[in-house]
Amino acid sequence: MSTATARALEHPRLEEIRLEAVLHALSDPMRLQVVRFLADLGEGREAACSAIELAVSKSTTTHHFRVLREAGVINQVYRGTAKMNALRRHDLDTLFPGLLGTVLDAEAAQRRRTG
Amino acid sequence: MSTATARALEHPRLEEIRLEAVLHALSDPMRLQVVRFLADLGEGREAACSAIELAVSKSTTTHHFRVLREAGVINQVYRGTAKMNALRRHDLDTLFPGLLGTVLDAEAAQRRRTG
DNA sequence: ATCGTACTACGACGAATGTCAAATTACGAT
DNA sequence: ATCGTAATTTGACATTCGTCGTAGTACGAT
Repeated sequence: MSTATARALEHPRLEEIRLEAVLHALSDPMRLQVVRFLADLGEGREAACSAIELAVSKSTTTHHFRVLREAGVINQVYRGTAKMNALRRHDLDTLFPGLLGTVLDAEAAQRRRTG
Repeated sequence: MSTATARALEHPRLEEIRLEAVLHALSDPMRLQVVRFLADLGEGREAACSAIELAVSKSTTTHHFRVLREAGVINQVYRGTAKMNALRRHDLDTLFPGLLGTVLDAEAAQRRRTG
């Protein structure tokens, strides 16, 4: 092949991110768990898909990561054989100030309350 | 019939409200429009279903109101022949501080941006 | 008792969703 | 070239979702 550009991954541009899609992406427990994990990693840090243990099959995990990416919640990039994931925190905060933070706080509150 | 108690309407109690359900309820454009409308009404104020013009049929409208109620986002009560709706703002703020506010702000921001 | 308004209930239907298993691709290391 | 690890793709499946129209119930007013 030509110059080894890693396989392309479609991401919505900043202006293309829709609130409804973000909320929908965050409304699934598995995906919320992924977002929580990435948030706890700290600003700008990334993790491989395999670093996050979800109680579903590999293909389902792949599916959830794609939903998050296509909604604009995470950024995915191939790094060797792994696929690294990071929250698009800055983009989301630009578009919807405070939203991600309050959702994460809400998730934490709920976890505290109901185990 | 006996003492005229208006038909009962099932609402989740405070502790039963789930973040995922709330986010899912808010992730639909029609329902977001309803929430926006109720929020603009002002603290504690209520509106009949018919006061909110949605670009869908009556039965679909009923459906969306039910989703919002069952998620714990709105409170519904029969008043005569009308069914009045109000945001459960206080309950939601107790459970998930700031969430409803940031979602509404996000919705406003998006509307400003994309018409 | 009748009428009109407001909302519901009951299917129905196609589209989307969450899930899985099996086969496949991409890449680094040997 | 071969192997192992990481992740994808495809196709299947049951479920849920958003939508509609039609028929029905509840209630206030006449």
